[in-house]
Amino acid sequence: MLAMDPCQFYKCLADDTRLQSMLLIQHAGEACVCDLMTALKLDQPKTSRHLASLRKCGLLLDERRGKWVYYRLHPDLPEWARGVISLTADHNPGYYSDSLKRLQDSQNSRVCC
Amino acid sequence: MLAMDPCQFYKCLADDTRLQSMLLIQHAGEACVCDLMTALKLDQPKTSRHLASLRKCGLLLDERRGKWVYYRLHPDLPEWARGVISLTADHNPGYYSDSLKRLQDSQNSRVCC
DNA sequence: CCAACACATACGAAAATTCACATATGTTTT
DNA sequence: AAAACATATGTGAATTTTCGTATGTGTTGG
Repeated sequence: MLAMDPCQFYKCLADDTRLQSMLLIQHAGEACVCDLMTALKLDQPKTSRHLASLRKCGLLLDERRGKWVYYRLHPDLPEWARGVISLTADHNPGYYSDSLKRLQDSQNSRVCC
Repeated sequence: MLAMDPCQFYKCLADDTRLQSMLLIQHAGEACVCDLMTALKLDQPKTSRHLASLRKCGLLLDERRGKWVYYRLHPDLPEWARGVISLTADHNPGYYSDSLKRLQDSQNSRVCC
């Protein structure tokens, strides 16, 4: 992504589901929809829809592996945008610590993937 | 501001008027409503309302000096939030360069203040 | 091929945000 | 005190975003 409109970028982060998804994925490296669903305690369509909107804006990249779809930060995400996400994560641990714990539990308890 | 909810913070930035206002004020140190109006080419109520919402969320502080009201970054704005604003400004000069030029013209041509 | 699973999307309703316009408040000047 | 100026806010309409529900698509295992 060579260009990332700042306002568009912040619209993406201006929602709890999307912001937490970004922070979780940034921390974990990658995550599949079902793990995020569990971590965020949301239903499947809602989780998927928000991830799709992050993908369409260029913040996330998806990759299908078998039945699962994994999301990670888009490799072409500008450095400043990555910096914003890191700053947010580093200075607001409490904002996503609970969901991070559930994400890790979910990822560890999985046999497959 | 001891606490600043990250999602709330990004909602504040998720609008062109508010985001540009924040970047202009960060760059200029402070600005009055009429200069921002000119810089952003917006009408008075719209400018004022967005500034008010930034003030109510704790991003800006207002100070009346005579007829004018000056806005600046809230001194208690958390460091990480300041960092986010700086990152955005530094890496997206084109996003607000035009309005910055108009702001500076407006501030310079003013006799008073 | 069929059933089960993981994920995506279409669609209309509901909720939240933004806007334009009118008007109110506070300050200075005369 | 009245007029002029700068800013704020009330109000309802318009726009955008979000949501719940149902259904569609792609993959795996039997």
